[in-house]
Amino acid sequence: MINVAIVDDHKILTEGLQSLLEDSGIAKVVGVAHSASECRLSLGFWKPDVLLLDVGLPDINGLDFCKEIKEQFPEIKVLALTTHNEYAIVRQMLDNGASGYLIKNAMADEVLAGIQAVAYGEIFLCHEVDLLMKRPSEKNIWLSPRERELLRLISEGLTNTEIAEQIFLSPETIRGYRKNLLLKLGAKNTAVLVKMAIEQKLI
Amino acid sequence: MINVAIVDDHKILTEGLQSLLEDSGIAKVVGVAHSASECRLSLGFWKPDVLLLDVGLPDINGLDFCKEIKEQFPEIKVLALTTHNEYAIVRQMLDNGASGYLIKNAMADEVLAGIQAVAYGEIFLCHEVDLLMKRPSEKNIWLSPRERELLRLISEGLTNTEIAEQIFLSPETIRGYRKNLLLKLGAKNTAVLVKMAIEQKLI
DNA sequence: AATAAAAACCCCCTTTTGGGGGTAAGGGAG
DNA sequence: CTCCCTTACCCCCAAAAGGGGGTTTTTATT
Repeated sequence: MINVAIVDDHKILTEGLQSLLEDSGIAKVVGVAHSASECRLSLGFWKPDVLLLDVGLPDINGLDFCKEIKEQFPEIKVLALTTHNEYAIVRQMLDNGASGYLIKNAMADEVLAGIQAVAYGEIFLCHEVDLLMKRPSEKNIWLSPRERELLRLISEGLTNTEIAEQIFLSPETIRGYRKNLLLKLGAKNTAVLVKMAIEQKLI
Repeated sequence: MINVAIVDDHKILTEGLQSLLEDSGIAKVVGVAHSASECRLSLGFWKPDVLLLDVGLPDINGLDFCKEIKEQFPEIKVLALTTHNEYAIVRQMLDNGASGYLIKNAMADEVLAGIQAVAYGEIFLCHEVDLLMKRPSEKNIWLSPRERELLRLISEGLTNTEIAEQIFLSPETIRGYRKNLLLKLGAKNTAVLVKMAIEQKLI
């Protein structure tokens, strides 16, 4: 019997999941939270083997929360369960210590398979995400931390000079990064750059 | 007994919803589809009183699909059920003929209340959305169709000259729209304009 | 020790944007 | 029959972005 906890603010989904897991016979739901803060209070008590974690939580972002959990409870396997099927999100989630990744439109049996796999220490990606990560695509773009920082500042509307002042670099350097970002993402100008950054969840 | 059909690509959610509705005794699920095209094939057979419709469908956008349904089957009450809680989405959904709007983190009993209300011809908004629509906020921005079109073209990276050529207006006119959009949304420059447009689902 | 990235820097010149000011026709709602 | 909003148009000038070309240093990875 695998002990599972669920963190997701969609109450309809958590209720559905709960009965799905209980009925399956392979897992037991030891706790449900609808936000990260609610989860923090109880996670130590619940002692789940597997934590089903949504990325779009109301209080903090699931990526950071995953990192936090793995630092405090490295033995808990985190299995992401979300609507996002973007390369950048999956990659960051795995980098932050997640053991698996499910998208919410996955079949019910994939959820069960995923829970079993991560409980046994494997890395599990649902079919659609597995394809996404394997297929080399011009959409699977990975940026360095500095580049992501620049992208964030650009999307907040700072000019090259303002960015330079804020992070203590030369405006010419910022220009260089900006040009490189346009090139890497294949964006024509800042408008498209910001749009792509948001769509691909790079910021 | 209210006949309900569900269109949502999140299989876990549709399963949870189905048992929720069946158990409630007030509604019967007469059909489930995981995409708009799947729904189109069967809607005529199902003849639901209420259609629970997600906005983020895989094939077409739920806003347009709602319009399409209301044109073909004006008697079916469309109740939006989605993750989006942005003013612009709710407003467009209602403009396109929806009878109600639920967000997915609403309580189960709100879902039942919503189904009953729209079945009796009322307009139903779940608590959170009701607050959102009533509170006058600088975030509740409504643009004219022309302005939305311009915003779309800007976010696609077209320059003033290119937009002017495409929609047969003077580049000076486009400049005027651009300035006005910056003013209306309170954006410092194009980068922020695009970011806000996407965040507030104006495009 | 070699190599490849990432991070930082620089200049010239053109295009595009943004801030400031405006004007005016047409349509719908009170 | 006004009033307001939308749509459409115009000019001047400064600021910012983008296209082209580069260099050097640090930091991982093999």
